[in-house]
Amino acid sequence: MTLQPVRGMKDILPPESLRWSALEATFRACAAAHGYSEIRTPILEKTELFSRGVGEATDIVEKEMYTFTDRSGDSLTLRPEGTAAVVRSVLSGRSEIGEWPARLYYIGQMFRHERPQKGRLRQFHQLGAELFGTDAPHADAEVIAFLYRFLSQAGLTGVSLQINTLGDPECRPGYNQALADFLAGRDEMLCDDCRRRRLTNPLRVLDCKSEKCIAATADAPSILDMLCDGCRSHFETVESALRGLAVPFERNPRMVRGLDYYRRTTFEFVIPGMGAQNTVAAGGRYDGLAEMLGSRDRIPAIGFAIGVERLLMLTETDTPPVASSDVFIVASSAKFLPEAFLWRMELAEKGVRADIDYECRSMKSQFRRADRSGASVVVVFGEAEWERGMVGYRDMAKGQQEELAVDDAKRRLESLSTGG
RNA sequence: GAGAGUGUAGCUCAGUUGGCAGAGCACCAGGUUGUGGCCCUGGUGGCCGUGGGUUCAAUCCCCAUCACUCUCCCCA
Repeated sequence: MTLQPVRGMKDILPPESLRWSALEATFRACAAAHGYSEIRTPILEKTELFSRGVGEATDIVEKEMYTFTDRSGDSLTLRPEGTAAVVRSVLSGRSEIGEWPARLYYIGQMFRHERPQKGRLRQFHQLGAELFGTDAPHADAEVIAFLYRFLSQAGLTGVSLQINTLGDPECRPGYNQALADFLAGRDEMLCDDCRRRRLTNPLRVLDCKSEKCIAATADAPSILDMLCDGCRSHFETVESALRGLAVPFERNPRMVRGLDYYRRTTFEFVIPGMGAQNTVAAGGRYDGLAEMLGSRDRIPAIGFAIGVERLLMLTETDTPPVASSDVFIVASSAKFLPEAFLWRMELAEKGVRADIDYECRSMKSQFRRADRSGASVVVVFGEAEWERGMVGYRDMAKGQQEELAVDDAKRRLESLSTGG
């Protein structure tokens, strides 16, 4: 019985890992182009950061966190999301960050103890970005457009961008009450889950996928009709800025967030017909979070997170096999192994991938390996040639082989470097 | 937290109404005395997920357990 990885956690091996690093490189480039710098925060944080930041009553905090007591007796938690930690870091490293606004991005793994299924693991990865220090609606549009552009660059098609506003402390309570009152009159039309949600978190009922609930809430009051002036004009400006950038979107007044810290603008990129895990990226504004985490100043902010596993799942394509080497050095007998080894290592320094068979199998086998490795050239060390100071130099595509002096062969091989 | 399905070779999967464990691909070797792809021949490789039970006999039946996949819930 071999040791298995922990449930819900996956190894990422080549060639799959190549897709990961390519995606990350695209994200880094796109982030840099928009003026974002990388931030790396610890994977482990004090539990309190998440219970206060994410929300005591959320499912994440209530039942999904990897929490344990360390040897000093502190309660620590593997981060279940990125934003709270980035805010904490920005607050404690304020002097390093300089003037507002601050633009930061991160790449990393998150942990939630859920039942694993398609597009949902216990260790999963997010690409995220946060823009701190401005509550201007154009900041919202910037962040959304950045995300939209990145997803396009990543090759994602068929996504729909949905946006909504959740109001703020001035207008949300009134809406909450109005919705609760409305739902109280429809109780018997709701599914079992929503009867419970109606009391604990009425907004969630709007997000229910059950047909009953969708019908029951068809004429529910809309947050859009109850916004305060500040939130209304903010939302309208975000929309017009997005139109100006030609970012297609649709309003979804039923969209809700699972984390407590969101205010005003929220957005989500969803794939129609993807089942329950159809959100590939999501985000929103969280102007109150810094204060919830103990900041004396209000630090308005907006950000997003992308589910890497989901994004890679959606952009899956048949990847042609990639050549693992440029040259294969065939040694006709084991006595050439030291020399072949030297060549391999010298060529590596010059940026040429040269493979050899350390086991010195039969010529036939070595050529088979050369073929499979995708090498365009095979160099053959053979008894007869070597005595004349020559090696065989075979063009694998043409199937033609010539004899070259050792120095000439080396020169030819060095020119195979990807740079030249 | 609730439900369903699947665990047999490195991979994809057959199979036995309970009686020596199978194929294709992959791998190794040979056909070709020093040369790849195609073809042919042969070979290596399995505690039939794990533990218990029933039985003369269990990969197969029963129970438990673990893992994976999927759904609900929730979320990226």
